[in-house]
Amino acid sequence: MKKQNSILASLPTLRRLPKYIHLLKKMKLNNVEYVSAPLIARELEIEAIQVRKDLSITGIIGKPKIGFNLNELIVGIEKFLNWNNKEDAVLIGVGALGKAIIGYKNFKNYGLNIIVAFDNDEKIIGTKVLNVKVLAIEKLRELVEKKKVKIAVITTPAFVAQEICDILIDAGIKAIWNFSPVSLKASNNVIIESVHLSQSLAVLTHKLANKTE
Amino acid sequence: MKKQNSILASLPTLRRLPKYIHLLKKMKLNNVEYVSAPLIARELEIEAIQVRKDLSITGIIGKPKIGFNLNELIVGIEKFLNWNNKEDAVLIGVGALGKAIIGYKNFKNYGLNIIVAFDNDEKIIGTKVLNVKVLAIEKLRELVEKKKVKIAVITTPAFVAQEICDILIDAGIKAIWNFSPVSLKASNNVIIESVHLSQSLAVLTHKLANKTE
DNA sequence: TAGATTGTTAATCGATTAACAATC
DNA sequence: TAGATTGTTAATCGATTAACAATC
Repeated sequence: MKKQNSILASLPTLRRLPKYIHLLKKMKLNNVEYVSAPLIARELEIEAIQVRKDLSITGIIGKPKIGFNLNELIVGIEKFLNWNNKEDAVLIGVGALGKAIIGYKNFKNYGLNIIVAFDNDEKIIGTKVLNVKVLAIEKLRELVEKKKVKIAVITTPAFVAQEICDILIDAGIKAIWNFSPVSLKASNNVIIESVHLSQSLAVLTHKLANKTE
Repeated sequence: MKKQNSILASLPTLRRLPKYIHLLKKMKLNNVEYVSAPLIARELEIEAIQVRKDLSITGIIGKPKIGFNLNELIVGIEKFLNWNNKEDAVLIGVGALGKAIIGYKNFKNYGLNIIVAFDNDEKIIGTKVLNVKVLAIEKLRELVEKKKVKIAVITTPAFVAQEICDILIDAGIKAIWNFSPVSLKASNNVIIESVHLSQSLAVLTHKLANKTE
């Protein structure tokens, strides 16, 4: 039996949608009311047809000749990404990267609300990073279960990431945003979205080395 | 006239190569000597044929029935990504994220060597983050020109990112690793590789919202 | 030798791009 | 109305996957 997914967008499309939101919000500051696909395309240096295709999946309808209502478009994309619902999340590993992510207040606009952080370093347990409390890692499981948290952010060192992942899943976590340089193993009803900086760096260094002027 | 690129790998392939390196280095600790494509495939949960295709582009030759020599493979991939040459780089914006990136000592193994950082905050100018000195932003252009630095890492707030980008390119920077949530505009002989966390988060939140159990 | 794995050519699949009628 | 833009169907392009002879 085929896996019956609801209207899941393709990964390239999903990754472009936030770009549209960024641009649209910038335009909103200038009181723009309507925006056309060709205009968005020019700004982002992509093809207009791709913009139309991407937007069509969100279900938003434009007006021929005029374009899309700016506010409708922003709200529509945000709904499609579920960014209108701010999901509670926990963060594990309050090192430099963990602090940086807690500090990105923008993530609240991206559907992510970090309510509490965890670490095993006695020196920071009990402190706060901005408004986020740091608890001992031993309390992780209980809190996730009690508050029914669905999203976890892993910013631990590599060698503990899989162990944390196992605890999280056992406690009922549904999606993990993983920043540790590890391929986390998990049953495939858990969503694992990893940010591997080495991947991005590989693209850069390879291109630079093969640049022909 | 078509742009005559040397053997540039596709982006998906480039992004998988670091995964192979991670796995291979882990195996090296166990004194494994040869590794086959099917084995790598099983570990990383991808197809064996894809592993063979990816590895073939690096020019490394395997032995039928036996597989690839582990060391040859690691070195071969690293050479392909130019990770054997550690390129000097500057980092601009010593906030939480900047500090986190300076702190990733691993990047030295990924071909990136951050030699100095820049910020405009009087309180941190003159200090050091690990072994990396923080200089005033005014000294950026001169240093890049003098040391002929090719790579820059931008970890500034969004609103100054484009301005910094312009200075860098004017000073001769060839590649920018951009962490600010901005689509940097640059002439297209400059390589811009951006890490937009919102893109990754969009994938996660959309999948989570449309998960059917 | 027998059998697993490689390297390469061909087939498939999915994303991007083109074409074009509908429409404000 | 005329012309730009939308939404949708078809064509193209590129990446993934399959097939299979070569080989250790």
